Amino acid sequence: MDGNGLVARMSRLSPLAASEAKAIAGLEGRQRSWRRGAYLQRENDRADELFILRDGWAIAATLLNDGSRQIVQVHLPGELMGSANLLATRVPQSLCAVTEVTAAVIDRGALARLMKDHPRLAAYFLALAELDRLAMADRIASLGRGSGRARIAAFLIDLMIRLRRLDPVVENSFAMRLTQEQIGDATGLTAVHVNRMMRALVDDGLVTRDGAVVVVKDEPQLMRLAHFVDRGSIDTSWIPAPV
Amino acid sequence: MDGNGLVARMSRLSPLAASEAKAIAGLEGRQRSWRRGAYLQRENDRADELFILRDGWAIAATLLNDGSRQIVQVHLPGELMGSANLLATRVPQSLCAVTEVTAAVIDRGALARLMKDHPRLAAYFLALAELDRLAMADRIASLGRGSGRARIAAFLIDLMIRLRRLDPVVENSFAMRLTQEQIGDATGLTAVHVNRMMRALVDDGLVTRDGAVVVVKDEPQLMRLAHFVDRGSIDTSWIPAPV
DNA sequence: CGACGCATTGAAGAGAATCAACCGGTGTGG
DNA sequence: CCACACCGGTTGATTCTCTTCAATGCGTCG
Repeated sequence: MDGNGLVARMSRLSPLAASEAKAIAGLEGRQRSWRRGAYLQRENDRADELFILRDGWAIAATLLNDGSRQIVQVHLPGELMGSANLLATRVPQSLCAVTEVTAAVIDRGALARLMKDHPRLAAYFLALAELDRLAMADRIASLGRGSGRARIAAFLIDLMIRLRRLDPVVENSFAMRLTQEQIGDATGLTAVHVNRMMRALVDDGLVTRDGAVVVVKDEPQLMRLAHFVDRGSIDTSWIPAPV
Repeated sequence: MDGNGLVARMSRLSPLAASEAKAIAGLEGRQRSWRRGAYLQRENDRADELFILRDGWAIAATLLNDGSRQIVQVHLPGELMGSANLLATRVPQSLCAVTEVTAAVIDRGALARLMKDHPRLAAYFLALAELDRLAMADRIASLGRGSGRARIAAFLIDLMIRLRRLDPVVENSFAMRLTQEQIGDATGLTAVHVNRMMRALVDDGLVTRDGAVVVVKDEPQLMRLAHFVDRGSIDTSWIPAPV
């Protein structure tokens, strides 16, 4: 019931019936912690668990057969992780703790029962999935057409906006919890080049850095460089009302 | 009821009740055709329609603010297009006919009514969305970490496998309906480089070409180059059974 | 026929990867 | 308590991939 559980997240999309909220909250019971660098799940594991990130940052990543790694997404607290495990029988992407992490573990079967008991809730999961697809499409555009600088800019902007949504205290700065190597794996660049592009952003006066803290000095300009588009408001009126 | 409507696609995921099948089929009534190059919808249009591609190829693409274009996905017959329009109020990606195209037009409101009347169906749309997310994650990996050759290889393999699923007559060859410019917009390369990478694949004996027809000569090798991973079987047992 | 769209090829230039070295902080074991 | 290892960030030099610019050819269609 704190602000970043699944119940809260879903309520924000559309009101939940009390029974539904209770059923969802029931899912989130089992909780575990992982230390920095630990894997919540590995590629090709049996896909029998999903997670809700409670605290810390985590990444979803695939290893390519040449040894390189691509980070598919960076998860922040409150997010559902491993939702592909609903459909897949084998885990498609590893989940790895970037910081110390706490997450609720959801049994795949329990989630299936939830949807059997409350079919309407599938619409909520659909909404979450569609939201994520929107974000993924933007990431595809950034990777496909952005220069190194643009990719880093997009990456920083994305993180900042999401952190801001999570906690309005975040104004124009945040603590970067990823190493430059990880940023490279997320943006399709090498760690060395990430370093240079970061520096370039600093030299251009778009951001400053103090240790791990990134301060965005010129947000509009950074957004322009990142080809950022505000996806605007979303509409969830199509989610059926509770009976 | 032909093999590539939404009813057929969803039945394949999990059996539909007769009433549900009928309701879905009702959605697909209105049908339209577009000629090659025409837009089914443009970015920033009001997001009030979705489409089911009946015939032809279509692409979903975003324009970046520097004028470049990124093709986010290539749609083949039978696929649901513009599903982001459920959630978004403005169209995030243009849909453009690559060939002459026929598609069923689904009113957003009608889809909302469908889910109100048959809440269980949201689970089907969720399954489709998750399937698509799996594919998008692989595309992100290809764009982020693949060389030019690897991206082209992945692009070709992906298309061939999807066409094969659509029509088992497809063995190891298919007609490429996209221009090299479009392939470039999909893979994040320039048209010129697409041309060279295609030639490189031919020179290596992995594929041959005859006009628009691409023949895959060494599928295992091409898959290896593409970092292809078979996502294996999918499990839809979590979709609630019909009442 | 001539314009146009698309594929192709060459040459030059920019952007990113690679290789290699160094630095500061942190943690650890002797 | 210090020496050392290790991790992550930084910088330079070089190499290579991909882009850019430009020109040519080929088929189609008005």
